[in-house]
Amino acid sequence: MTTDPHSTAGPASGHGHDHAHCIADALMRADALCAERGARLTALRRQVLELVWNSHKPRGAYAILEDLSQREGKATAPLTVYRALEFLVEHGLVHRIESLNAYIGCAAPGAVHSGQFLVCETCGNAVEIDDPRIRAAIGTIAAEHGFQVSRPTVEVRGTCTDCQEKTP
Amino acid sequence: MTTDPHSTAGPASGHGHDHAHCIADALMRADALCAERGARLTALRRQVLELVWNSHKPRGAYAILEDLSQREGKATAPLTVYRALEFLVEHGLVHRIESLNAYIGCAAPGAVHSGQFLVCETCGNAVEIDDPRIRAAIGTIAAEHGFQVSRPTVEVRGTCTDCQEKTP
DNA sequence: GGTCATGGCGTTATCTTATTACATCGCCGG
DNA sequence: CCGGCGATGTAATAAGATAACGCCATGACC
Repeated sequence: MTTDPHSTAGPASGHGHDHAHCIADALMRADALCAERGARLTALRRQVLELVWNSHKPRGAYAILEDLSQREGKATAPLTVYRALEFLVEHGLVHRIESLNAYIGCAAPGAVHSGQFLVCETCGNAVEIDDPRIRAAIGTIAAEHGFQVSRPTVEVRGTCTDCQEKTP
Repeated sequence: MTTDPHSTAGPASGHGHDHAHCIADALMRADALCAERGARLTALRRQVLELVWNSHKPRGAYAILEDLSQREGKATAPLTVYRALEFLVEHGLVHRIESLNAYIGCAAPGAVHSGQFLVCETCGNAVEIDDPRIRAAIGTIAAEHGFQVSRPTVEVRGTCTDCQEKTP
């Protein structure tokens, strides 16, 4: 439902999919999830979520800040963005890519979050995956070490299919 | 060979092991590895490596910088440390923990590096693991996505055995 | 021995990312 | 109405990282 090869094209992504749909979808799910939890998805937070979703590339907090300032027509403080991001991350609507100091919209908010990503070093896109084998392997080895897992982070750097084709 | 319950105790680690031995060992291996490769492990780089090894906790570049400045008796520039760290990371003597913006000595330099860590959120210690199952699982799923892996990063946050025992 | 190229290091400035401290606003329950 | 709490605004600053430039030691080569 989120991939649509023929479309009017989204504003930022290079993929041939209806990115506007991605955004709308993400916002809808966020609304639903927050309503369900009694969390307050304020205008500001919603705005930041939308900006995070502007592409499928992880975006730095200050990039988002710039966009936000532009939209609002006035300078916004970093803290404003960081606070919104903190909220969004806490509620699993956004993930932080540690190896990039950047943020990306969650593909499946509400579901189990083990936070696994394939990050393309060429185009910058990041695809969220949630492979049970990886999760299981981590769980197993952690148990073997008597280590109690709270937050597993898997970020695989490399080259995505598209970029491989472009540079054979 | 690296764990020795009865000892004169290392300078920083809380574990009951001879940490001085860890350090000496790490330096020796680094010397050997660099000699083998024709890489120049200069006095400065060796010093930084030693400081990284001062504990089994990941250390920030600026923490190392402070130590270095103190040892040298004069202020050192950040770049100095970053350059040394870059060299050490390139040669697999040190790993960068992305989720902490910090650096830690490699437990098995020269061997395969997939960079997997169990990071305790309580005591700050990080244990390097290299589980073939995790590596395999990442390889498999990457292949399924047509994704070419260059650098997998696995950083598992949680609580280590010792800290679990202390807070039951 | 001279000289030249290279790589390591020093100096300074600057950039990006993130947080601390404190004030204000607005909504909701009592 | 008012107290309290969560959200936002403002200002300053910490922490992490890099850019631009140049000097100096080392070692190869003549």
